[in-house]
Amino acid sequence: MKQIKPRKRPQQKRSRDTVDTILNATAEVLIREGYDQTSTNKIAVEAGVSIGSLYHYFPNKEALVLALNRRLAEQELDLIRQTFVEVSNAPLRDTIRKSVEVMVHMHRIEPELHRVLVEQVPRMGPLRKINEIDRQIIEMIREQLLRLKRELSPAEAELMIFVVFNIVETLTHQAVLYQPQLLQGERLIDEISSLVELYLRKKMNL
Amino acid sequence: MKQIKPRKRPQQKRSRDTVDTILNATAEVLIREGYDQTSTNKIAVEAGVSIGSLYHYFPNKEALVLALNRRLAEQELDLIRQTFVEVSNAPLRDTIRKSVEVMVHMHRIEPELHRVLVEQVPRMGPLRKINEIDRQIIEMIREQLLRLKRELSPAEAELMIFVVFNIVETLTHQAVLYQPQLLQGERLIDEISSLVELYLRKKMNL
DNA sequence: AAAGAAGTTGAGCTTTTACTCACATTCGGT
DNA sequence: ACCGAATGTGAGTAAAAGCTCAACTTCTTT
Repeated sequence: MKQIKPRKRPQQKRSRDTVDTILNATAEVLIREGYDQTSTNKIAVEAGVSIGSLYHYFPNKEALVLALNRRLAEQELDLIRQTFVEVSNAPLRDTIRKSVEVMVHMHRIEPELHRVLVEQVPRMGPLRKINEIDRQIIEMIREQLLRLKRELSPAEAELMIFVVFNIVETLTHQAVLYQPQLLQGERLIDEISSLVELYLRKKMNL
Repeated sequence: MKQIKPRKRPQQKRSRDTVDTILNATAEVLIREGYDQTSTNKIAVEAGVSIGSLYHYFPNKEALVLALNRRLAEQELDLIRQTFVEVSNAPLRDTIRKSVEVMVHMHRIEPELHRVLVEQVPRMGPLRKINEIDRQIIEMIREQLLRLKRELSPAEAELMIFVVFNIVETLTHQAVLYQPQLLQGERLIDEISSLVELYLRKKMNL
């Protein structure tokens, strides 16, 4: 039975720095080498700490990736929660526009790391639940939809959430990483926003 | 410099069978264990051939995955080409509907394998070009768009292709793998089709 | 049926990776 | 200044993975 939690909690500042350094190195190596070429040894070398130190705080590669993901997800979620509060009383058009903008910003925080985490990290075993963040975004979308139309049936809501979430997620993800020129000016943001608006207005007869 | 082409071409039926068995085993192991837990040794055991045989035909893991991808891509492309010929004179609504249907079918050929190949296989080095198939689909979309509106500017066409391709790809992919209940009846196919139609009609004033 | 070509085998070598532990160093409190 | 707790070290062991090659079997051709 593999353990995934840190073995020891860092207590002094010194060790908190070490943990931080190790996580930064994990990100470096992940981006540079890809998930399966990443090893704890490489991470330790990159971090400039001994392999022993690394194993004080992380029992294996999965734990490192999980912790790194958590750290990134927290930054991303802060950004998103903030925006959803801001738009919680805005008209549909503005709500959509701001939400799309924040998704783009989110993907720009650490695009390469984000890419490796969502595209390469195996969604098996303990890493299955790596996308806590997606679940939270989905909840926020659900709230917004119900705010706009109280009498929405659950099944219909699920379908709309599925469509809207995946559209926005994939278009921003793909654009940030592979078609950055589409983000020059605001062309793509305009396009995504108006597409989502078109869809929601039609579905909700607004 | 790593070599990724097969070392020897199989000539007799016997060895073509071996190669086939090896590729089938590669798929099995990939699906069961994930990309980074897959090793040439495990594949050889799964296939019931000696490790030596495997290395006669494939120099390393990447070559195996590349060959497997090619084999799957060919099946998928056949399906898609056929459909695009069928719809090449149909009205917009039918064109879209049939295209969405074929994308769903495509993802259903070997869904688990498809998932591993697109989600986990590192897009680095020789495997960068793994998505030949996407490029071909994109070309077919371009043709269809130009058929519908001759005077489309290249930049505008690029944007629309980007949006349409990614919407359809991600919604079908996610649905087949993670929300199969949405494919009961034709609800999701209807939804995707009407969304794409809505978008294209607006963009092209049709 | 002879013989060379094609195909197969697996023991075993090398390299990489995971992980431990006995020891050394630093820190925080007294 | 001293001590115990926290932290850091890296050589070293074990397991896994990558890969080769010389010997063996089967096929194809004449």
